[in-house]
Formats: sequence, C-alpha cells, structure tokens
Amino acid sequence: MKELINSFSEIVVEKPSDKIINQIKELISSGQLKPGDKLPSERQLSERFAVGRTYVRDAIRKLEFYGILKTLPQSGTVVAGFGISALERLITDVLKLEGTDFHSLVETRVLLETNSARFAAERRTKDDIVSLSNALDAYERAVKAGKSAVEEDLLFHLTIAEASKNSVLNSLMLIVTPDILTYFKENNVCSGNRPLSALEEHHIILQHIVNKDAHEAEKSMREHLSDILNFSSKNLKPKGNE
Amino acid sequence: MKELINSFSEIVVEKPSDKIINQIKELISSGQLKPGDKLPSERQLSERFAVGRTYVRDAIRKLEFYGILKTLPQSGTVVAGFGISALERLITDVLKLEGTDFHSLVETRVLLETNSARFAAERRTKDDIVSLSNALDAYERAVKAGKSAVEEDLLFHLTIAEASKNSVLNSLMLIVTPDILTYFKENNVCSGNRPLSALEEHHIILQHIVNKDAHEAEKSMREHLSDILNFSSKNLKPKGNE
DNA sequence: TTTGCAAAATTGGTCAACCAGTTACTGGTA
DNA sequence: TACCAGTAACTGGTTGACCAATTTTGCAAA
Repeated sequence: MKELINSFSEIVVEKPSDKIINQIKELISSGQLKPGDKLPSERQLSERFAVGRTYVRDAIRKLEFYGILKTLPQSGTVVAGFGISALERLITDVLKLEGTDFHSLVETRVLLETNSARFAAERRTKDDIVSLSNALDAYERAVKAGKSAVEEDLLFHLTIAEASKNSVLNSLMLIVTPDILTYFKENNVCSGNRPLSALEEHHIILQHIVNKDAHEAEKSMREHLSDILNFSSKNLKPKGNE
Repeated sequence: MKELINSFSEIVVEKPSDKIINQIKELISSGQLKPGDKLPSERQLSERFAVGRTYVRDAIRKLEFYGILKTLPQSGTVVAGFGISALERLITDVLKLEGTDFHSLVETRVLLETNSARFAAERRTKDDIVSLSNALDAYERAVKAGKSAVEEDLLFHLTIAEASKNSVLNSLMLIVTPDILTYFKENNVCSGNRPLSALEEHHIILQHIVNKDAHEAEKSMREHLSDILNFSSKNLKPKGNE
C-alpha cells in the first residue's frame, strides 16, 4: 500500500504555477492571445483557471523572468511580440527546465570560465588586478590552513568573470556557481594535493591576465579545469547509492 | 522643478525585495545567521523589517532561485552551507545584476552557440536530426516568403542547444534567447540579403552536425555568428537618440 | 527516569479583500 | 463638432487572515 502511494507522489509534482503557464500557452496556441496583446487581468485569469490569484502572479513572474511577458504596474501585462511559434517553444522550454546534472554543469562551467579568462585578459583594469590578487590571497591562506577552500576557489573564478566586463557572462556564472558549490561539497571533489596544484594554476592564470595574454589565459584556465571535467565524466551517476 | 523630481525617481528604484535581500545579507554578515541555519520565520522577518510578508517571500524566492536559500514547506527556510564570504559575495552579485547590454549578450551568445554546435555534433541522435531539419525547413520557408525570420532563426539555434544534450547549456540559451530576440527586433539586425546567406550557413552547420564533425560544426557556427558579433561591436551605444 | 502520544504552537502555502494608480467613458462646454 | 474635465471601472500592488502540515511541548503511563 505504502509503496503505491509513494509512486504516485513522485509523479504529481506539477506546481500550480506550471499548470497556469501551460494554460497561458494554450491561450496563445488557440489564438485567443496574440503576441503583443494585453493579458487578461490577473483576476480574470485566476477565476478562469479556478485558482488563487497568487498562483497566477507566480506564473506571470516566472514568464516575465524569461522575457516572455512584461507587466506594467497598474496597467496590465503584455505578451512579448515574438510570434506564436517562438512563444510556444520558449514556454515549453521553460516548463521543461530540468534539474541540472553534474556533468552538464561542469562542462558548461568550463566553457564559461575559459572565455571569462580570455575576456578578462583583454579587458582587465588595474582595479581588477587588485581584486583578483585579494581573492587569490584569500584562497592561498585557506589552502595553506589545510581547508578545502572550495569557496575561495570559486570566489577567485567569480572575480575573473567580473573582470571580463561581460555582464551576461557574469550573470550566467552567478547562476551556475551555487550549484557547483553544492555538488563539490557533496562529492568532495577537491581532496589530497589537488588544492596545492590548483593554487599554482591560479597564480599562472592571474599572471596571464596581468600580462593581457588572452590566449594563454584561456589555455591555462582550460588546463586548470580539465581535471574537474574528467572527474565529472567518470562520475556520471549522480549519487553512489546503488 | 520637474527635472529635479525626475532625477530623483531615477535613483529610488530599489525594490522592497532587494532591500530585504540586503537585510538578510546583513544578518549573515553580523553572524546572527550562520550558513546552514534555519532562517527566522517569514512572519518574524516581515515584522522585523517592517514590511509585508509578500516582500519577504519575494526576497526568499529570489535567493532560492540562485541556490542561496532552500525552503522546506511547512518547516522553514535554511541558508546554504557555503561559508560566510561566499554567501556575501553571491548575495552582493545577485543585487548587482544589471540590465544586459547588447554586446555582452551577443558575445555570450556566440560562445554558448559555438559550444552547443560542437556538443550537438558529438551527441546528436537521429531524432535530433529530424527536429533540426524541421526547424531549418521552417526557417527556409520564412526566408523565402520574404519575412525577417528572426524567430525561426533562433528556434533552429535552440534546437541545436537541445541536441547538445547539455541541460545547463540549454537552460542558459533559454535565458538569453528572449533578450536576443528583443534586441534584434529593436535594431533590425537582419536585413538585406543577410537572411539568404544565413540560410546557406544554417544548412552547412546542420550538415556538419549530421556528419558528427564537431570541429567543423563549431567553426561554421562561429563564422555564422561573426557578422552579428561585428555588428554589435559597431553599435555599442544602445539607442540612437542622440 | 524514560517513553509514547496527543495537543498546542509554529511553519510555509493559499486566498480574498483592500489600496493606489491608470485607463476609458461620459457629459457638458467652448 | 471638438475637446476637456470629472468620474467610474479596472489594473497590478499590498496586506492580513486562514489553512494544512510539521514541529515542539508537556503530561501521563510504564
């Protein structure tokens, strides 16, 4: 009996706001809601979908985050003027957003970071060098104190992203960093002598950025991250429970 | 007089939820809230900050999105176990999140896309080829109908991201795509014979993905996007008002 | 003293009512 | 007829109260 119930609860995780997003998508698909149109008021939607207005607001805000809706205070919410097929696809993808798997995470991190390093080398200011040095010092202290220093490590990398002067890249790094931290802590990625060699690599990367050598900065960053990438490839199964 | 008022309203755009995020950061900085701790209840926070509970919930949900908080229904909200300095930095960055500028957007898109193409070439399934062909057909029809076809263009690119089998990369593409669409429409990026040559390039990219030639796929994607990247470099000023 | 269980307090989730600003309409006026 | 002031209806923003689930508490029985 109990197992039966559990197998059910696994499936019925559809959040109310996701249901509403689906309904909104239906409205668009059926032509009742065209791109650029003003959405029915939150009250009307909540009544129509037979659900609290809070959920409608949640759904709207989620779609707003992805740039699909735009709400004007005290006035209304409008659909982006994208064209029906694009809107449908975007909304579908928003609903599909799966939990991140470790390998995808690391793989994406590598490409974000290598390019961050490249841009940082091209564009770093003197202030950036100070920030980077400070971050690296903090990391060095942590490592020499024998700590795992995962956070100081990531903080150094975030500082590089900041020096890249690319706001979007910086934002994306910010999005993936907490997940990285969590996974690293769970799987104890850094251990043994790894922190010491990583420290060395950090110094090299910083040096290339100081020298404005974009190519070498990117290369050294890629080498720096290659170990982690290999680690994630070997450990594709998320948890070692079975 | 009027101008004075306007200059003020420009600055006082600090959202209540951002204020609360700052307060939460203070709580962590001052040591009243340690990593892993359970946050005070939403009610207590709303009372302490003299603000509606809705705002507290907004702030919590925002920090939750970035993986800094985790809320357990009917139980409480806990701070990620990251370490104080990392938490502070992450929260600061969340608050700083600026509006995206066109050049950063395009620059980031290029690196996401070139790698998407590479991974897609390595990992595409037969189903992916069908999806990609369909997307390309839709684009071709739109172009030959004389439409701007920006959306069909992006849809093809999103399909490549899907074929890359990297969920994180796919998510990030989803985040930047609506912004790209908006900017393209605003600035009328694609015009003249560009769609026709772009169509040709799409075909080439698809062919490389079909052939599982990762290197060529990446290269052709980079060439495909180089025009747009150059365009964004030349038009660094956002709007041509002055 | 320890254990078990039930009641009470506390939690985040949800909702319905209220607020302030915007829009659309209506009627009268130049 | 054209226009504008005034008002009524409607908008998203905000609040406080209610709900169900969880956690804690405290008493009674072993």
